Amino acid sequence: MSAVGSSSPVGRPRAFDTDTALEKALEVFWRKGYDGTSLSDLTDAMGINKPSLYAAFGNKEQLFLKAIEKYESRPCAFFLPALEKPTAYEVAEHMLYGAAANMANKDQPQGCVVIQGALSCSEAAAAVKEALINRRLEGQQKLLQRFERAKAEGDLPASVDAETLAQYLGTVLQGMAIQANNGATPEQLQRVAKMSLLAFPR
Amino acid sequence: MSAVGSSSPVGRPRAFDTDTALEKALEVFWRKGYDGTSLSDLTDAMGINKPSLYAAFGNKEQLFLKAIEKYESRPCAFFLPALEKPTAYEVAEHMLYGAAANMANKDQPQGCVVIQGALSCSEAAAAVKEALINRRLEGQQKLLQRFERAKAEGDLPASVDAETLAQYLGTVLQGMAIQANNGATPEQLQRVAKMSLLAFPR
DNA sequence: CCCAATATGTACTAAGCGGTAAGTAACCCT
DNA sequence: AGGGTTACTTACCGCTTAGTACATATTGGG
Repeated sequence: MSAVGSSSPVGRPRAFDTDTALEKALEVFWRKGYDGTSLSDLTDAMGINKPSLYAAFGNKEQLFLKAIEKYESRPCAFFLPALEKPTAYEVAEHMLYGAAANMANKDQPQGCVVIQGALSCSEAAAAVKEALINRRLEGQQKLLQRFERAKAEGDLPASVDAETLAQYLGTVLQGMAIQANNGATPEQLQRVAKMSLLAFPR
Repeated sequence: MSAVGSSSPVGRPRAFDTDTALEKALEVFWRKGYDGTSLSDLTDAMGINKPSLYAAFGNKEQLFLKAIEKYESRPCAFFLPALEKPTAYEVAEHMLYGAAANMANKDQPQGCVVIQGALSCSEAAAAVKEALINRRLEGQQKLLQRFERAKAEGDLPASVDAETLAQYLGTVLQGMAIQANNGATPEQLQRVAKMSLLAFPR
């Protein structure tokens, strides 16, 4: 039986940190999209050669999918905590203001890689596009479940259409990603967030 | 002096109609984005050879820009008429319902080519991306001017922040394009449209 | 009926694409 | 110190990319 865990790796040790390399890859995919990113773009940014990339991450597509996971655990980390707020209104509030701060954050590419990574793309990227659509639908599904819970708890009136509520919120959040791409500032997006909350039942 | 107009063209006549070829090109760019579309994709769809494409449209980038103009004059033609509605609320209403019907129309690619044509892209597409951002900002600028006019006419209260109003509406419209890409139906988008109007001052 | 002008089809270019084979370097264990 | 294992470097693969040279075909006008 071989030992589990990361202790005592046999063979020549890797000369780069896979995690920081993945972050570099994420940033490139985020800025250029899947089709717009070449392997040279990636290896340049990651500071490694192609065989190292393939050995560590599989291929371009798998690298992209791993980069997306990293994105959701780090730069887009406002989403899941917002779901835990006590009321549906506060959930929406934190989601919208979190997105406003995050998507227009000048320290990283503007917008959201889950939206702009492969919105329209070549046939070679079809699987990636599919994966991103699923991520977006899952996010909206989580909103829907949260709002249905709010109805069950009496936090939202029973007359509320939770599905439309979740879809409206998803629409505004996704629209904010485009706005960030257009060059909108965090302050502008905050005002949009505030205004979109006016449509929200309380 | 040479005669102007399209009469009496000297030389071999063009064997294809540039307008319908442009529509075919638009559809490909719309579905695949600028980076994701190859010249072979274009010539296949347009039914012409590469030299004909270059002779008639310049190059890939100029072809894209011409396709965008066609898009704005035809598939996205709900925008300008909506601006002419008598009240700010009706402007927003027609804009939102027009977008709902248009972006999820099953007879054409889902979404909006001005948004998804080059959201994230390679350096080769930087000029195209810039052009699309400008189109989006121009659209929002038109909304802003319309809402400022509404304030001047007393249709909207003077306390209203027209800029945020225009940006909110732009955000929802752009978000609806992503929703359409996610597979949302026209009916779903209509419900989102209705809900987003709740935030609108009347 | 030939000429000027334009369009077309074929065949081509140089460069870049995603991905890999093969040899060498660096590590752990015995 | 040697063997097993893994990573790194260099050089390459076949293919596609955007764009073009050139010869041929088709028109109107003199």
